[in-house]
Amino acid sequence: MATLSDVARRAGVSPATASRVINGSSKPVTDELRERVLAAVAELQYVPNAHAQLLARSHRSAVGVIVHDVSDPYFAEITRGLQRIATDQGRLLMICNSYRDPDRELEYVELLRGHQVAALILAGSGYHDEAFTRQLNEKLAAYGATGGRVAVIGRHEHSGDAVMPDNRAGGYLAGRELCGLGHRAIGVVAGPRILTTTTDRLAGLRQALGEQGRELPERRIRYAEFDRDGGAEATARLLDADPELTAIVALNDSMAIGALATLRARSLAVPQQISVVGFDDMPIARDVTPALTTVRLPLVEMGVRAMSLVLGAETPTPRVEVLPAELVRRDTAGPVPRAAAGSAPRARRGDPSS
Amino acid sequence: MATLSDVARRAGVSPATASRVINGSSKPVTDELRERVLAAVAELQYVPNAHAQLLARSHRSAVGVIVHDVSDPYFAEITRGLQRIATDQGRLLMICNSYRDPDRELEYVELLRGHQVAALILAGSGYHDEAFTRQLNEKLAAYGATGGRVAVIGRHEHSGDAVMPDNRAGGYLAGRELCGLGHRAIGVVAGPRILTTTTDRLAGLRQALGEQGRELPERRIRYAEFDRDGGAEATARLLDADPELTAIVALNDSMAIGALATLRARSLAVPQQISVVGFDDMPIARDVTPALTTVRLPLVEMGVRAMSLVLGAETPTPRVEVLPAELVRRDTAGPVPRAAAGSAPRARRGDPSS
DNA sequence: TACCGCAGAGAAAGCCCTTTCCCGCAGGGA
DNA sequence: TCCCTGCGGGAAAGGGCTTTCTCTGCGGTA
Repeated sequence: MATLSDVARRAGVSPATASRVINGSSKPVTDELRERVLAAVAELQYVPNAHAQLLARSHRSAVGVIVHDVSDPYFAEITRGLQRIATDQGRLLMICNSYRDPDRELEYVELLRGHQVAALILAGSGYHDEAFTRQLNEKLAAYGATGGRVAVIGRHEHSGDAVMPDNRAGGYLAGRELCGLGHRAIGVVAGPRILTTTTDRLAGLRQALGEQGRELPERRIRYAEFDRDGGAEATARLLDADPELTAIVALNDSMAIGALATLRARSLAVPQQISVVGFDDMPIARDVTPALTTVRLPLVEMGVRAMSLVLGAETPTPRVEVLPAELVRRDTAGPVPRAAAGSAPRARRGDPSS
Repeated sequence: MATLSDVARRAGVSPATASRVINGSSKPVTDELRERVLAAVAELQYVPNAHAQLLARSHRSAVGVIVHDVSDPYFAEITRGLQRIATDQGRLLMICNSYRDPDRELEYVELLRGHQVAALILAGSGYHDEAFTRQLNEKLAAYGATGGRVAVIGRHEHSGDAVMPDNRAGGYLAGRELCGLGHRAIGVVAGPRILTTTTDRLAGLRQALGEQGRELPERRIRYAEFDRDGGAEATARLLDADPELTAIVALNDSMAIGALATLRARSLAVPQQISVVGFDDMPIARDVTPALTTVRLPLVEMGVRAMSLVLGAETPTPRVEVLPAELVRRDTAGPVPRAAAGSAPRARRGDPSS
């Protein structure tokens, strides 16, 4: 690889001058030398060593981002928002997938710190895990102490700036909608119980049912992976245990799509026989059939806010921005079926007694 | 930020010793000093400066990847394959989204070169653009000349190692299937015509029709963005111009989903009134309703192969691995409707003459 | 006893840039 | 004529780390 001094030598100038030309320094350089340097750069196909540059320059410009998985639509949307602001400000993003592995999350914080990022953004649910949370906060604090900025998206256990989707209100919205449609036997297809996102959404749901004087018993909840297959599997388990269910709330849209797949496999008509409500409103939600009724979260906006927070002026006290959830009515949630409303259990498929 | 010499000073050893302890060098260090260094690292929350390390070490280990957009399922799958091998070999991936902007692609090659990546992988369609292709090849050649390894996925204009999905065969498969089902009026919802992927798939389709003594006239092709909205829009245009169409081939699954949306909006039953075939078999294909009949590409495998190529031994002549396409029959392609088979045009919706 | 070899530690030379500091020179004012 | 100023350029000092080379002191051999 050609180096700066190769270029300088070839152009017959000092490395200092070469550097100034290449970086468009404010220091003036005569046109003749400039030409010579540029020619040498082209001839040698010179590209500056980014590590050397980063080392030599003092100011850090890249921003580190830790998400569960960029290719998961939830995070893809958030990332889009992050990118928008970062690009506007000419900043590079280093994106890391933790795949919801706490250890990997911790490692990535170190990695990014080592890469001298100017700021760190963690997106995705927190964990009900004291030890981990403490460790993470220590690392973040250490990073903050050396001038790094930190923001989290959707995890409240951290002490710095935060952007919070209102998961609880979203759960409430889903619950109220279903209650309003007359459903009483509501099952929940939930993500891992260790995630705060799961418990927050569940809490909102509970509150909505509570206002109707009802409960959400544990037997009507199934915890599984927060993805399509998890949703499919949890739905199957739920249905096996509780065939008279008239509605299912999936705690994210991927799970809802899995739920829909299971219902289709069992020939249960949505929403005529059973209603489904998702969560997040990822883009695909409108394209499944029937189109998914879901709780929308302003994902892109969340990314935008978080990046703005972290690149903006530092405030003495951490800021927490709560972004509202919103119900999007589409075609998977309908009124409770007659039979069920009269509280006669629906015939169980394959049940010999029916 | 604490530096290595801070650690060394605190531990009362030389930076050399500290470095050896921290990196687990083969050079032996007494347990006592080792302990002291480790303690200092913990107390100072020391994290090595990655740029300084990269600069000081000679061997390059990261691999650069340029894709259209990681959150696009097509590339997400490929990336999964890339990651798998890279992780196995303890290599970091630097992933860049070009958003199919040739200039950005060129920039990223430089950027990654500047970051001293050991290898470069470009995934995604090539362009019918001589000037750009030449420029790109020059840059890649320059990189290769300095010891960098290069592989491309799905673009044949490059001279190095390549992994090629058999787009043409895939197009052929789609065409043959539809012909076999009796369709004669087949429309195509295509990606941008500047992409070689588009033309390759189209060529296969043409070949299949050609074998039946038929043609694929330009008026039955609509070019649009390679995404959901592009597919929806192109389908609308196609239908407006040619209401007697009995089948639509979408040149990727995202477009197919858009096509399905448009057909639903126009109350055209799939596959009873009109058939749809997609391309790629992205995960969501099986979850739309009706489930999408499509051409499967071994996306993850493509990533695996490309990364293996680039990390494996160098061969004197570039290798090209062609991976086969495969038809996945699901529910969107059915036999041509009776009326159309008898070549009586289907009533045009809203057509006053019908 | 003299010497060799080796283990373990440190000194110092890079790695490739950026940027400050300094120098020489030409032009303008006193 | 002399001095000052300002401009264009180079020398050199980092930036933080790795790694080679060098040095010291010890145990073992001749």
